Amino acid sequence: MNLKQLSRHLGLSQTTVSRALNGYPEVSEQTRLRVQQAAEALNYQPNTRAKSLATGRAQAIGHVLPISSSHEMVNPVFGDFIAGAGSTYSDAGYEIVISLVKDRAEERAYRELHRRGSVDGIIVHGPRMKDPRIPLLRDLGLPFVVHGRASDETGPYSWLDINNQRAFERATEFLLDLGHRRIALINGLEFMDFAYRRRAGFEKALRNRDLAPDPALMRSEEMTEIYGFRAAREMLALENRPTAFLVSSMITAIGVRRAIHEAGLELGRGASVITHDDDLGYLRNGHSVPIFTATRSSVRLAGERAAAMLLDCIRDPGCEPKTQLLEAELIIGASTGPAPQG
Amino acid sequence: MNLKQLSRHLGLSQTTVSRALNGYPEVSEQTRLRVQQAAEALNYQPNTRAKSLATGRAQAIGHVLPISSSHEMVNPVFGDFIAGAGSTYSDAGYEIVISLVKDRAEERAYRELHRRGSVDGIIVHGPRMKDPRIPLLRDLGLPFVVHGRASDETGPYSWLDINNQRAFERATEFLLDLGHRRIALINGLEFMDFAYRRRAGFEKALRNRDLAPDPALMRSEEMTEIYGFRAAREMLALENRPTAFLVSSMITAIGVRRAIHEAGLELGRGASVITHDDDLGYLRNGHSVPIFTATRSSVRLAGERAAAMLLDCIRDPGCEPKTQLLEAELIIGASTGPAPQG
DNA sequence: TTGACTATCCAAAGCGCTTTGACTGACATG
DNA sequence: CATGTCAGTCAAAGCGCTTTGGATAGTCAA
Repeated sequence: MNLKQLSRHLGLSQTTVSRALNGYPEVSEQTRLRVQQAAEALNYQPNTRAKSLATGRAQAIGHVLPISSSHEMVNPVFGDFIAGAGSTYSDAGYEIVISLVKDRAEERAYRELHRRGSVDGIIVHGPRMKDPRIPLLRDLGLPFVVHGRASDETGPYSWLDINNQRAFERATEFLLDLGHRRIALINGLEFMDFAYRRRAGFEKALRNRDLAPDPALMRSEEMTEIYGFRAAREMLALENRPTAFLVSSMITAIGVRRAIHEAGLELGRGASVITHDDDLGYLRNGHSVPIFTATRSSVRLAGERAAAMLLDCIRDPGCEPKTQLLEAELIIGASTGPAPQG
Repeated sequence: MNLKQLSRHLGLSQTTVSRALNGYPEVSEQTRLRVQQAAEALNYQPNTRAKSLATGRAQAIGHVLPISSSHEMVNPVFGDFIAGAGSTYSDAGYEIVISLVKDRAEERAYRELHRRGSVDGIIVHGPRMKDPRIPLLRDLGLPFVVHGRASDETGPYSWLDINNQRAFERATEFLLDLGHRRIALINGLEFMDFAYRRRAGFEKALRNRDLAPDPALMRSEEMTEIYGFRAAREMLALENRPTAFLVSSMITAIGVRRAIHEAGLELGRGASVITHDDDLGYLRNGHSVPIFTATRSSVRLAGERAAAMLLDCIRDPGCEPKTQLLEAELIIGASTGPAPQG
């Protein structure tokens, strides 16, 4: 069933039927009702491709996901992010197009999505400090919102980020207040903007108390469980071992916890852990009592907000770039305690 | 830059340029070369929408993801599945369209994807034992491949599954051989086909040794960490507590491990654990020595295979449904040991 | 020289929709 | 009565591509 058939069936022109269904005012209420009922009854749905060809709007949002070549994985927070963004999109009649890209070939992917007319806007995931995608998208004139920020980018652009620096600064202060002096940072890849900022927060808090960050206690890698385990195990084997760990993701923190147990220590006693917590659906940080003391910020919420921002940008192309900075909450769980007396 | 402009630039007709680029034989090699070079130089990419309108092929594959209403989450294995499928799709020039759907509204989503002409084929995720989507898609005539199976479905359809029953049967036998008699099953939702089959395998192994499954030691829920923790904690508080746990996912097994530690037991000593392991990128089950004894099957590989099957079905619409059953590997890790002497 | 091919190219129709510009009555206005 | 206004409708063009059905020129055997 297409427009032509429907309009013939109704004895109306395609124009009128199209207008009736799309809410244009030049059609009588009576006709509109008749058309809507017939469309419903005959199960008519406009062909997306034809519609977008005619309007020039793709009615789709692009998400380009880099696949890490070392672990061939998609960032595990993506599922929750898209779960948040999804309903916003579909309420507005947008589809989601995802494009998987090996590492740095992303630029090409963006170019193609744009030139092929596949999408009306893009969410940029995993920005690095200096990220060529931002000027590129600006050049292309394709609306976009960055999930995160790019520290080295000077021009204006829309972004939604959490206050990573402040979150890790507070977490570090919390540990310092508990008496910890040897604090390890198990960070994400530090060319990623979020990880860079977290490190900055960590170092700032230390310096504020006249402590120097110890390179032996700082790691930066892709945030897998095994990475957390190995990093913590190695550090716990040091002569002058850390009494606390500040970790960039729950998954990695689980690895750290495993190493702590293996070393015969108890979480929150022999070794404290604070992690960042994206509040993932399948990996909730406890219920009444949090498992880990954590800096928490829901990535699902970020998805909702970012999607709304992007749709705004698409609706009003001339608008100023919007920004949104969310604060992470510091929640106190059972994984932290006073520094052991040494 | 569109076809019209490109062909004018070359002094050729649109027909010839289109044919040259799409590899039709009715164009001289010399002309083809000239066209290809110009297309490259001028950065020409055909508009996907126009192309698919003209050809009737959408050049896109649909993935409908149910969002669990209780946890508002997307199944965490999806990222890896799509990472596997992605390159197969993009090599063949297909885009990925994903559609998020709250729980059971899926049927409508499939119908719409089809009627709107958004996709040429669909991967069905998370089949239940009796799944209305299968007859629906058959009716619609839309090519599809099911990731998993639907036990109650009698008609033919294409699927790719792992041998869930055999995997859990073997795992149970392994525990029985170690002397365990009270074995708990921490399963996924049992209206899901995979969970149903796993339970069947578990019960079969018990019955083969004349043991009756104990309902107090069997749970079925969405596979989150917290679920594993709670279920295991409650069971460990029983008078006649289990000595081993058979768990349906790594994430849940991590919760089980947490409960075991909390109870003051040691993994592989006081309590053994076997889990199913999807071999997720961010959650590898150890490196040389596996953390958990596990039934392992890579979901990324399943994604690759399923995508290839689907593309085959699309290319050859009249073909017989294909099926593929992958065996899970039983890998022995440090989480299992002989049953404690009671 | 002719007819049959072959190789190479093109004009135009068509995919299913939106949108422009024009038309038709009905009604009010002067 | 002529004119203007307005609500409601439609025919047709156009979005960027593919594909059908020629057209043209060159080749070659009869």
